[in-house]
Amino acid sequence: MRSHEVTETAPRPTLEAVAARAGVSRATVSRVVNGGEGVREPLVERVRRAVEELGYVPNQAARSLVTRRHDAVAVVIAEPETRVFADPFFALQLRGISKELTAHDSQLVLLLTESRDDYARVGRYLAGGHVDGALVFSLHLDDPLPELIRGADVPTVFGGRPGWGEGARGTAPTPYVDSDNRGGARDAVRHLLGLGRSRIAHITGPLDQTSTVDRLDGYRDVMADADPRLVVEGDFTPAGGERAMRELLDRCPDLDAVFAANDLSASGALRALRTLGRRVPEDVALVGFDDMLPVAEQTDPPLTTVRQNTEEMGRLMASLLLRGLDRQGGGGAEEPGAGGAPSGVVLPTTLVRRASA
Amino acid sequence: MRSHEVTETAPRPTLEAVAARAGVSRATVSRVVNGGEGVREPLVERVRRAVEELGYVPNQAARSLVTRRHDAVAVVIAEPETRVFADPFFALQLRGISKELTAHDSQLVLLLTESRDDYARVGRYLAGGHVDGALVFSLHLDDPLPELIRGADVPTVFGGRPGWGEGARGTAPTPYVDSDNRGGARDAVRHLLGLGRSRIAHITGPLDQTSTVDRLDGYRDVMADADPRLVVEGDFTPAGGERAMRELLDRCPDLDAVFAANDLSASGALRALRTLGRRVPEDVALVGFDDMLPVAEQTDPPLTTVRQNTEEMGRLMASLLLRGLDRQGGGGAEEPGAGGAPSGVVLPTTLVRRASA
DNA sequence: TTGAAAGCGCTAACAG
DNA sequence: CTGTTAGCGCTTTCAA
Repeated sequence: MRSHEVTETAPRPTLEAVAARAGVSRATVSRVVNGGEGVREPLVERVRRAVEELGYVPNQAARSLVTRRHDAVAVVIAEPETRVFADPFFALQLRGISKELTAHDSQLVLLLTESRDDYARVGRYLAGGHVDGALVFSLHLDDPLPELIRGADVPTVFGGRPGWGEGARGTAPTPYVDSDNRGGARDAVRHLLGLGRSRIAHITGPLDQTSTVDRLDGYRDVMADADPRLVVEGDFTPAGGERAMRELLDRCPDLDAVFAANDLSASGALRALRTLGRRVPEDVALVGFDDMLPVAEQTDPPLTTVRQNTEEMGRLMASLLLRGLDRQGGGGAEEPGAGGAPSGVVLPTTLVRRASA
Repeated sequence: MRSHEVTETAPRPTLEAVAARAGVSRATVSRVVNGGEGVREPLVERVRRAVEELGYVPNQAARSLVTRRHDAVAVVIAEPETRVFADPFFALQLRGISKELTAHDSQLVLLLTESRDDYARVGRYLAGGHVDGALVFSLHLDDPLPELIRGADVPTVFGGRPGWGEGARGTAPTPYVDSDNRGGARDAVRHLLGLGRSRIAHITGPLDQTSTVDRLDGYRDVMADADPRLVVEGDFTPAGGERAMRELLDRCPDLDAVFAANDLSASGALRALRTLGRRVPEDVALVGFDDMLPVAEQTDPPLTTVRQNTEEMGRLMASLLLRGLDRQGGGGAEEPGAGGAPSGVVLPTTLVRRASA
């Protein structure tokens, strides 16, 4: 049906066309399209019909050029590791972000980085003013990305507590959304304690991430005087959890419980325990973190774990950013929650009991 | 440090500013910024310096307005199911897409749909001409999305073989990228045959997806005269795999091998087998599909499976789309691989042997 | 309440 | 090779 000329450019109708059709001026059409404030009803109606008939869709480029809004938000995921693929964590946050952005007619521009070589590109993009704001996931304590973004001077909300000192002099507070990692960890360990366990070990995540640090702190809050050999570093993967568990068992054969920093390492730990002949939960009780259903419900036994509302975190990040944008009309600070509002929003966690503890 | 006036808009330098600084015209600056063809070296140098000093970044909106290019591609993931989160499949494809787009200075706009209610929004967006093209994942046979996108008249490449009739009259061929699902399935089943197994069962994915159909066809290619009770529908999840495995064992207690349509269902099947006292691979040999490392390598025993190069699929999709865009200057057809080129690119799979078969 | 007119920042003919 | 000149499609004063 379609012709095959190279120049076959479907000529999208412009405001002009709609105006002509409706017999009004461009300005009037523009008003109607943008909410119809201050236009008399019959005209509104006529314009609406013309828009409908012509299948008019505003040209976002032209609009941005004058409004300096883009109705787009960048989501930066700076995770060189394979973690992004090993668990559905980011996917769920993305889902939440997407929902919120969609509800506000904003677009999601995804920026994935392979390595730090990509950071310059991301910085340039953000500084280029192509988006109204940024949602940034950068989990590592020494990551230069946050600083770079600060320089780009674009409103930003971080996913997870950023690693640098909160109160650096002269700098604006950095808004972020996080789970109550510390509190959740405390709940987990207390639960184990309540089960009558006393030799409670902890498999951490990578120690250069704030979530790991916070969960470890929670563990220590409750187990202040625990044997330091009961803490082993993992890496949030099943393989790491398995390795850590073996080391733990090696060091402290008498341990009777384990709190793993996430479900994936818990699943690895579970495997090590089974291989080495320990029954769960009879011999060793096990608690995870995340409540990633495909993992936590599928292990044998299913995992008792600390649930964080991952999707809600994403939604909240977007919501905070958008709110800030509305407030200051897209102006240039990474400070959506301005005006002395708390800079970090911490979502509660809940302990989900299954069979492993 | 920063003042707090609402109007604090960092005034980005314009072409004009750079031109003034370099003592040339806007046109010259534009030329340099876009590659510097046909500008004498000393001028190029001066302009470059001015750009550098001012920290000039082109205003994409202004550029798009005239070029009608956006240097952005939409990625549409239409998966209402939770599958997106249950396995890293999309994440890996996204990674591949992102790499390729990045290499071509193109942006990735992510469009996630919750339900079919969102389709209209996606259609509007695509039809709105906000992006140069679209990469679409729509796995279900009866999905109205492809038709909708066809209507939007934007260059598109599909991920996975689309479900509708390839040769519908008068319609352009639909470019897509897929794995050789059928061939991979054949390899899997032949491998099982080679192991001396004869009662080989198949756990399918959801039957409304082309990948499921193709893998089933591959199974049947080799097992033409197999007992029909040896085929049970699964849903690509561990739970589904477990359920299917139980049913299979119930129907055909004498089966000695299983080909599961993906690793996740294989892991579920594995669990059922263990629970019911069958040894893998001694009693029942098991082969999966995907080679999702976090799954295939972590099961006990690790899975023999059919590897598909997921990331490469993503990269190829983007590459195809971009190539098509270059060719026809962004014109309006879903036909990047135009000119009689094959409309579907099918990537080979490879059997990866581990312990389960 | 509506319309006319002036750009937003950039590219692309067209001259010189 | 470089500069001048028109717009791209839209929003937004400013007048009417």
